Amino acid sequence: MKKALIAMSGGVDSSTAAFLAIEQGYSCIGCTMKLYEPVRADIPDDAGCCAPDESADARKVADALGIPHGTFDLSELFSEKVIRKFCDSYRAGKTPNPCIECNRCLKFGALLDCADKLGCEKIVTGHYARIEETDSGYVLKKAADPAKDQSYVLYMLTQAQLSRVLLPLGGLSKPQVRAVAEQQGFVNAHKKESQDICFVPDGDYARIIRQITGEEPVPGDFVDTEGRFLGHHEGLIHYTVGQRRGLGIAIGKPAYVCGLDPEHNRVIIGSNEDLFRRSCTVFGVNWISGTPPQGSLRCRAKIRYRHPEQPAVIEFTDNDTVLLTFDAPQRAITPGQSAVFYDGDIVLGGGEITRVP
RNA sequence: UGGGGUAUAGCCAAGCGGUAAGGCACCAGACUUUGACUCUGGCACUCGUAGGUUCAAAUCCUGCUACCCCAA
Repeated sequence: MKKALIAMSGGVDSSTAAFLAIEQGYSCIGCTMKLYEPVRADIPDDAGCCAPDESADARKVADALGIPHGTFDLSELFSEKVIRKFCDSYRAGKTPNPCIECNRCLKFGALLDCADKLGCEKIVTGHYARIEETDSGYVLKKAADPAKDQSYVLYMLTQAQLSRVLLPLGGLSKPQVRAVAEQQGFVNAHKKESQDICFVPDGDYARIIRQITGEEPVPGDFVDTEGRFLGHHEGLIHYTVGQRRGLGIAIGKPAYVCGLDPEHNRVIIGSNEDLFRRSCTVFGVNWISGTPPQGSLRCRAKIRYRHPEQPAVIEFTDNDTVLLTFDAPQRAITPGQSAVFYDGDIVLGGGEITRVP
């Protein structure tokens, strides 16, 4: 019997994925990754992709399913690959998406090594996306339920990884998943969705950066698009492109962060209209197929997790750098975030936005 | 110590005798495997201050205070 290692966060999705993997005939082992030390033990409840105190729920579900469950302490790797990068990115005036690095290095990196050690051919996660095997290799596709599609956060997967990943939820909707969980009597069947960044339980990511780096953010100036002084900011790490709340400046109309200028430690403020750009460069591009397409390429692209994909053109400037140009200007294209390219339901690939001209 | 003007929430600002619009900011929820955006809700028992007129004043009158402008 084929063996599968199931990444169980303690949430309803991965629990249901475990059940479905068993149904598919896999001999399953449940595991929960320990990724970081909880900041406080009493931080509430809600489900997440990887909160440490969730492992109790994961174990309960594993028990209910009659499969073994263990914990892997990957906190050192997580600290190095995810948290550290997260801090560095913010300090460079960018806005990172830590979930991407976590998927790259932990869930579909270190966890695969764990699977090897346990003799597991596959790993199973609760992501909403589909992987299909074709003559020309593995294809990553959107989930059947467009409302829950998480293919965006999987764009970095390689053929080697795809060949070993099982995503049992790809064809289901969230209500269907909850229904299964309820049928199975899982303790987490009605758990609340989601959370903030997993290692920032209270939402104050700037505090975490201060703690980890031991550096205090350096205050600087808010300026308008003409360079005129508008006020004082509390340090670049507190701001991101497109941000409105928390600026504390009143200019008679809504004020948005239009850009960060690390060189002068300035935050540029403008109106909503000032946020629209048509193109950006995307670095470190991964092509799901394993081979970069030739010439320029028409596709649809997303510039953040929750961005409705938009028609665009990709032009190659380098091996792993492309210029992405949208047909219509997009709001708040943000360095540090990931751009992901689609052809219909198929994920072509993606990379990190590095520059917005 | 000549004259004129303005004083309404953190900022801007409506109101011009009938019992405090709106915008920005801020706060709380919702949404969400990232940061954001967005949406919904909240936000001056009080109008620089002290008196007066009136059934009733932020709105009229008087004193005071602060700031601004012009002229010396």
